[in-house]
This record gives sequence, structure tokens and C-alpha cells, in this order.
Amino acid sequence: MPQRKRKTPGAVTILDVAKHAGVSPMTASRVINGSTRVAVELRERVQAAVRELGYRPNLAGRSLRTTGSARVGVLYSNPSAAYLNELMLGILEQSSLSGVQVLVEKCAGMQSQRAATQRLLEAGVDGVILPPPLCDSPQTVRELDERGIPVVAVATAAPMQDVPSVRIDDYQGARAMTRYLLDLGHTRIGFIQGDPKHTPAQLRLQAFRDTMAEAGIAVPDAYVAPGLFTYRSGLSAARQLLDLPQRPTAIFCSNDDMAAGAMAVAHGMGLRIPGELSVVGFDDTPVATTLWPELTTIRQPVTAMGKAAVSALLELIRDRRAGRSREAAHQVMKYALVRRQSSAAPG
Amino acid sequence: MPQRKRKTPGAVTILDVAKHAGVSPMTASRVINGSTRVAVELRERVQAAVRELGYRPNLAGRSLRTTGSARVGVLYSNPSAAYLNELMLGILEQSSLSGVQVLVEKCAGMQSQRAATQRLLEAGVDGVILPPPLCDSPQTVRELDERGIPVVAVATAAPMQDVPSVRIDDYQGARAMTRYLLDLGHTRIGFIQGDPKHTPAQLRLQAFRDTMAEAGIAVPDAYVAPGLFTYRSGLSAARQLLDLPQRPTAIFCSNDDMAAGAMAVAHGMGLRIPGELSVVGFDDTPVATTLWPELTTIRQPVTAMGKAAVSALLELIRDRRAGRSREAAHQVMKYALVRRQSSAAPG
DNA sequence: CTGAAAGCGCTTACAG
DNA sequence: CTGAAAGCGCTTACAG
Repeated sequence: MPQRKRKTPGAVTILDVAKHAGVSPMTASRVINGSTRVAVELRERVQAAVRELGYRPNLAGRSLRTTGSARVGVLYSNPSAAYLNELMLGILEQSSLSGVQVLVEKCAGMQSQRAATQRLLEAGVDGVILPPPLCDSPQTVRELDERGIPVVAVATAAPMQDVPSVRIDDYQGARAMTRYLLDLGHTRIGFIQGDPKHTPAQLRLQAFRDTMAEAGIAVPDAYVAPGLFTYRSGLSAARQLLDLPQRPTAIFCSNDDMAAGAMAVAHGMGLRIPGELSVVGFDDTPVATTLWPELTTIRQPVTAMGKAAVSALLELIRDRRAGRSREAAHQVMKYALVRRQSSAAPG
Repeated sequence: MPQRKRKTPGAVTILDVAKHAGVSPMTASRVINGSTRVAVELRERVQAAVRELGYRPNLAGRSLRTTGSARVGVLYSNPSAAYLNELMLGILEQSSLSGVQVLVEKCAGMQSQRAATQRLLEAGVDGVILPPPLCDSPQTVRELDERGIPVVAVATAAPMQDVPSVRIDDYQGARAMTRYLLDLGHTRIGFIQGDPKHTPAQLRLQAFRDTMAEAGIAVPDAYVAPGLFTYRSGLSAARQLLDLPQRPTAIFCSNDDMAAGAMAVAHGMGLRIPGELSVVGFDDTPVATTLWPELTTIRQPVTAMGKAAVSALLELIRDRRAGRSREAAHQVMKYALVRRQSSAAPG
């Protein structure tokens, strides 16, 4: 058996591809990066070589040349563990693809927010991603902006004019869910609010009210219960709703954690879900598929939003380095209504 | 204001550090990487320069030279979404630090497992991380091994001799939890099993039985309810336990998802937690802090285990490339008993 | 103990 | 449309 030629076994480089295709590394690079300015024949030869050799670009090499050495910070406070995990997944994945380093800082109060920002700056971050609820904090945004650090806001429902954002349309999402329940035949629909300080919570409630009004169905005050996005608040809100003399046949919870609380109460009262009560949520975090029956909810593509945030931030950083500037981009990602087993026509 | 000298603003390189300290880049590199073979004075000058300039090594550059271009695969099946998220967080974080690319493949049945393995191989992975339950599948391990792909098993409770693993001691963890409940004064302790096909589930049950026996407390058969690690199975197991004429004062659930189910049932029956019933779990996934009251559980450092798995795999890959080989390392991480509000002395 | 040279894999900027 | 040269930031291997 002949001696292997490759120095590091398993590593197919762009030089191997170029040699195999009989072109220069530059031409190979151009084909691999989708440039159109390559003769058809060469392009095909390179593509064949990529396939035959199983070539995959080494991103460390690429990013060394392109992005240079960017570092992005993530500054968060008061997160839902599940939500943050999922977001970080996207952020880390895209960072790894882009050869970018990620620094994470947590802060609690306003004071620790300053300290956390300071630490990020000292670590030399070139930009910062702001998950909710910090994305809605003008102070935080301003403080970073003053230091010349670009910011991307994730999942804000009230995007600031000049701060790029990645979000879904909370209003339309909550509207779609309300309409879905109406279409199933529900008229007595309870609603559990999220933390009123969060902009998405406000919009979700507003969409619910508007859609019910358009359908000509009055919503009794008692059918809208306060909540804080926590499981615990879901428990007490659901008790409140289900103890009403005329109880709702469906409950629309402003997030999945509260829906889990609502389902716990319903299970406890011996109510069959969805036979006697439909429960729906919002976000589609892992808890939605943990519950039984599995939860109908609005899917927010959190991981994809994390990726998009990194990409947007990187563009900003490159622009800034190149001395360019452009208008803040607001990316609205698609939500999806995911029908599972927790919802059905009223019994 | 004078023109900035740096080509890419914000990027402090090792050359800047070296110049600032008046040494060669090599000496700077040695200090930064903790080599001891540097004169004290030079070391201190470099360290000062690092501090003053806020230097942070660019990992893309480093990994290009050291690891070369490693790629690690993650092959999973049938995961708890929350667990997998947390594990991936660690895997991605460490990969990003090490400048390694990560490829993820999911598989369902045995057939799709072959296909997924094939895809990973075609993508040129240099090693594979196997989360549970695939880490306990000899076929999967063998198939990869035959192709010369190193494997690291995560969270198996029955590590194979020659496959490196990262895990906690499930037996000792479950023992500690049982003893904790005993020390609180509980004698009527129910147990909800995990999926009996998973090795950790078997050990956790065994530890419970042994510890109870040592305390001289008989465990009625009806006090051990079958489960599958799912919320749903937790619901029915808890119903079974709580409907007993002489019901337990505490329930030890083999994971957090089932504890969530058990708490839902207890809430429904109007049982106060922890006053009338203590509920404890295992794993400390995000659900543990989502519930109310928050869940006492055994913390498995899942994110750290993901990081450790990447590091172990990278060592294996480097060894293999260098033609070295050594014994499989089995890393046992520390668990922790996290006391929260779901457990107390029997009422 | 210290450093000059070379190169990891890739792409930018330039020349044809 | 194509390619030779240079360099991103870092460290290995070699020489002193």
C-alpha cells in the first residue's frame, strides 16, 4: 500500500481541488464561492473535483482572510433558560461558521449592566447582540452606541429606528393563533398575558383583542388574566380562568412556559385536553414537545434568529471597518402556527 | 487627530504585543501560551503588553496552525430537546474556541443511523460525539470504529472499555438524592423509573433500591412506577403512586421531565408541594427552574460535558494524526445535589 | 532561553 | 475570464 501523500490525513484543501481540476486555486475559490465570472467548463471541472474529493472549505482559513478577527458579545439579563439556550445555539453555530469568537455576559440590575458592558468592551468585542428584554432598553443600546459598538436587537417588538433587529411579527402571529381558535369554533377564549413590560407581550395581547373584536365576539374582562411569562404565573392565571362560573373552552397563553402551568392546572382539575379545554402557547421552546398532549403554539425560529443576528452584526462590523455605512436593516423572520394535540374544536 | 495606524481597527495582534514588549512574536506566543521557558523579565513585559493593549488571541489563526482543520460530528437520536440543546451549547462553545467545525446529524431508526453515519463520513469528519442513547449502541460505535473514526461517548452509564467517555456517576448521584430524602425524614418514598433501555436509568433505580435497603426501609413494589423519561410517562406514573391508599410523601423521578409531570398531577390533586409531597428530579435541565416550586434535582453539568467531549475528541484526533495511541480516557464529571423548593421534611 | 523563517488554508488585490 | 503573489494571525520546527 503506497504511503499517503497528505500531510494531515483527512484534510482536503482547495489546492487539492485545484490540482485535481487542473486549474489555479483562485479559480477553484471562485467556483466554490459562487462567482459567475468563470468559464462553464472550468466551473464544472471544479465542481466535479469538489464532489469526488469530498472537499469542505476550512472556515478558519477563510475567516482569517475575510472577516479578520471579529469578536461578538452577547449581553443578556433575566432570560428564560430554554429560550436563551436555543438562541445561543444559533449564535454559536453561525459564529463557528464565520470563524468569529463569542463572549457572553450576564447582568441583573442596571449597575451590573454597566459592569457587564465594560467587560465586553475590555475584551475587545466588535459588536454586541442584545436578546430580550435588553433589546428594549434604550440605555443599554445608547451606552454601546456611544462607544461606537454596533448592536443587533433580537426579538424586540418595538425596533428602534437606527438599531438593526431580527424578530418575528408578534402581532400577526398572535392574530393567526386567535383566528385558528376561532376557526375551530371557540368563542369563549381566555388569554394569559405575558410580562407587560416586554414589548412582545403587549403586541400579543393587542392582536388577540383586535382579532376577537373583528370577529364580533366580546371578551369579558375576567377572560384576560395577568401573567409574567413564568410557569408559576401560568398556574395562578389558569386557576383564575378555570374557576370562572362560565369557564373558557380554550386558553391562549402568551408563551409556552405559562401554557405548561395552565396544563398542569387543567390536568389537576381532571379536564381532558383538548376534549374539554384547548391550551395553546407561543414560542415553541422545547417545553412545547415535552408536555402531554404536545402543545399547539406559534413557532418562533429562535435558532435561525440567532444565526441571522450574527450575520447582521458581522455585516455591520465589516461596513464600519471599511468606513461604509448604511441604513439599519430590520429582518422579520417567518413564524409558523404549529398544530399539535393540545387544541381541538370545543367539546 | 492623527490617522489610525492599525489596518483593521480593533484588531490587536500578537505582533502588536511583541513590538510593545520589545520581544519577538515567538517569545510573546510562548508567554501567552504559558510556556515556562521564558526569562522572568521578558515574561512580565509581555504580560504587561497584553494587559495594556487588551490583546486576545485570534483563534482562527491559532487553530489553523495547530489543529489543522478538524471537523467533529455529532450523531444523535431520540433526544430530549432540552438536554440536547444544552449539550450542543457546550459542544459548539468548545468547538468555537478550538477552531473546529461541527456537523450535526439526526437519525431515527437503525437504517437512518447508517445513512446519517454515511453523511458524516462523506462530510469528512475526523471524529464523532455520541450523546445518549446512541452512546450505548455497540453497532453505532463499531461502525464508526471500523472506518477509523474516533468516538467519544457522552453520558453513558456503561462505558465500553476502549471508547473514551464523559459522564457523571449516576449511581452515586441517585444514592445522594435518596439519602437526602431519607435525611429529611421521608420513609415512604416513591420512585419513577426512566426508560429501562437506557443504562443511566438502570443505575439510578439500583442506587435507589440499595440505599433504601441499607437504611433498612422496605420499598413496596407499588412504590416503583415505570416511566420512559417523558413528561407523559411522569403523569401516569405519578397518578399511579398518588392514588395508592398509603401514598408516598416523596417522589424521586429519574429525570426532570417526569418530575414536571408528577408536579402537574400533584398540583391537580390539590397537594401542596413540598408541604404534603416532595418531588425531586435528575439532570437539572432548564425545566427544573421553569417549574414552581423550583425543582430539587441532581445537576448534571451537561454543557461542561459537551465541552469536555470536544476536547477529548480533539486529543484523539491529534494522537491519531501523529500516529500515537493511548488508552481510552474515561472522564467522570462531578454531579451536584441542587436543593430548591420542591422538597422538605414530610408534613 | 530567544528568534528568523516558513506555512496552516484561504481569499484580496493586482496584473494580464 | 484566469492566475501569481501576498498576507490574514498564529505557532511548529529549526537554528543558535
